[in-house]
Amino acid sequence: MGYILDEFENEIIREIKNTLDLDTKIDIPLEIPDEERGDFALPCFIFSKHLKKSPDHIAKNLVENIKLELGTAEQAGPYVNFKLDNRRLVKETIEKCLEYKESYGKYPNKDEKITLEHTSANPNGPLHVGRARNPIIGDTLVRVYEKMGFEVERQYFVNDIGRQMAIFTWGSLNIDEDGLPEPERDKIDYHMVRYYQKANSLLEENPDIEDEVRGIIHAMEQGDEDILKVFRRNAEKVLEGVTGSLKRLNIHLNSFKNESDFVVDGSVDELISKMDKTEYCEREDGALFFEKEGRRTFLTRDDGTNLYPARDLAYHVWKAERADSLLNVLGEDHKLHGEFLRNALNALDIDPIPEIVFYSFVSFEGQEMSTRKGIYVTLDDLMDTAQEKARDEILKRRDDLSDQEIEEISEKVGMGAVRFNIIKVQPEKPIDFKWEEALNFQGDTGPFIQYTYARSCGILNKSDEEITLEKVDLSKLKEEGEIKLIKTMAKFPKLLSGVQKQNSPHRLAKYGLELASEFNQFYRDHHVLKSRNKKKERILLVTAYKYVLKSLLDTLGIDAPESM
RNA sequence: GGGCGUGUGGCCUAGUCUGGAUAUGGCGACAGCCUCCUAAGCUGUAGAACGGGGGUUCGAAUCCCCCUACGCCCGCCA
Repeated sequence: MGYILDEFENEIIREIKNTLDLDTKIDIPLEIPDEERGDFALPCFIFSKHLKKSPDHIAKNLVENIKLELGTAEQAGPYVNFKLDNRRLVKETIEKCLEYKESYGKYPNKDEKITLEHTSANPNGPLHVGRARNPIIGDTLVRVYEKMGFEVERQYFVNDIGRQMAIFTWGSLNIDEDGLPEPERDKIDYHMVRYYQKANSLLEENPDIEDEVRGIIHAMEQGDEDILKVFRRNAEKVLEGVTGSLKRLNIHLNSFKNESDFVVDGSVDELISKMDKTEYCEREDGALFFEKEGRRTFLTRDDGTNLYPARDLAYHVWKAERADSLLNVLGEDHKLHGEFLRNALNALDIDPIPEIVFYSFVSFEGQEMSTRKGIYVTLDDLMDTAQEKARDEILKRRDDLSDQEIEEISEKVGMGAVRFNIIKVQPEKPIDFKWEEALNFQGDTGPFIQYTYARSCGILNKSDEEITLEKVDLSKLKEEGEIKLIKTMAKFPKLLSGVQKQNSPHRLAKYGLELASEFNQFYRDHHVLKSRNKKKERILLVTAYKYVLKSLLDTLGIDAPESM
């Protein structure tokens, strides 16, 4: 038996088809109406033509004849509203929560492996807030796919070669540390980025360096082991810093693949000759390009050395051999490149082709963030400031906590605020980063949701009764605030499935706010521990709520503080 | 010039894919609520006909066309 709302929806669709005698393949446009009307609704307009009756008539007929076990149908003009039976809702939902605990919402394993590529930022310096959107979206999707039963590989494609990294390498070989400013913090990526930034400014002043940079690019592309070693070592150092920062946000990559591998092992060259044989490739002055719909993408230079599109393509061919499906999280500047990938993989008859989630950039006070130019707010600064703010807020309202407790809670709350603030916006919308918003802990924020978790724990910790399902009568839970809360809890599995199908992680945030808000209203209107006749039932409800919320926060990668 | 995306109350935002019944929530403003499980909470008031214009439809924030503003892209960079 699955989740109750899934079951009810399936029953409705099945019975509508039976009652109206429709083809089983036909799509029934069930929608979710305002909650006062019901849980599902069917507008009957579209059946009008086919059945040659008025929508009202069809609705009436449907309501009179449909047989539902899990709920009821009611006509409202041309609509039929379906309402799940409250007793079923309460019983099934709470039982499921107690059964699944913090993994509530999990669907059975699918035996399907997906490789989800995210972050993949050039490893030349610390992550700034603009880039941080990528791992936060990526990691949230990782968690969603896992809950939906996929096996997920979380992969970082390390662009350890290419022009920017060549400049970085040149800097690390030619610049003496004595001439560099103090790093902004004592962290390896901050030490390293100074070489990159200094190299860029030297390059601007002195164009002769360009030849040396080209020399490095060339040597690397020829597979020069010594140069590659330096490239990789630099990349590794920066990555150590970057993954350290991500860890603080509960983001853990479990797989890294170096771009240079595809050059060294010859797979790029192999791929290029395969591409050359397709009808889409031609040469111009010896340089090979792929052309589709009038757009050219060069795969090699005229001297035969390969270019990024070819290397990324080789990477995707490699990935396709190792997973059932692929998903990439990329900045909007990669849209055209994404088109190319799709077309080229099609031309090679490669499957699977990646789905791509594109996100718009984060600007800061109207400016684009840039590692090269040093215009940015680093993720580390944001995280530190968020934690400090959280600590201040705790000190304002608590005097009963140890230093260590304050430290732990402020970390959870600060990081929750950061992740939530980024994930709550639809990826394709641009974000203009504002400290004031990122550090807001009231209203539509992560801490708002975490707070209700702490509240639910507060109640449960004061109760030492051992309560089990057998000892209670769940049918006592029938007041409006109770039902509304349980109904919102019941929606979580279906929501997860929708988020996965549409790759729309921001909807988890929206749902979390709705869920927490329902709890706050329940909390306001109904006492739990002082309830005369349904204390046990309400304790069980709060326990179930706590599990749902924990599962939701886990999916968002946000820690759940027991107290705050 | 072309392609893609975005434009919803003063500010931020959901809904747009799959058209439907009074457009979601927050911030800010104003007015209230802690002798009662944490007020990072709750309640109420004011505030948007969904960038503009056409069209399709019984019905459009949602679909189509035109225009407009902003972002990204159109490199033998990545």
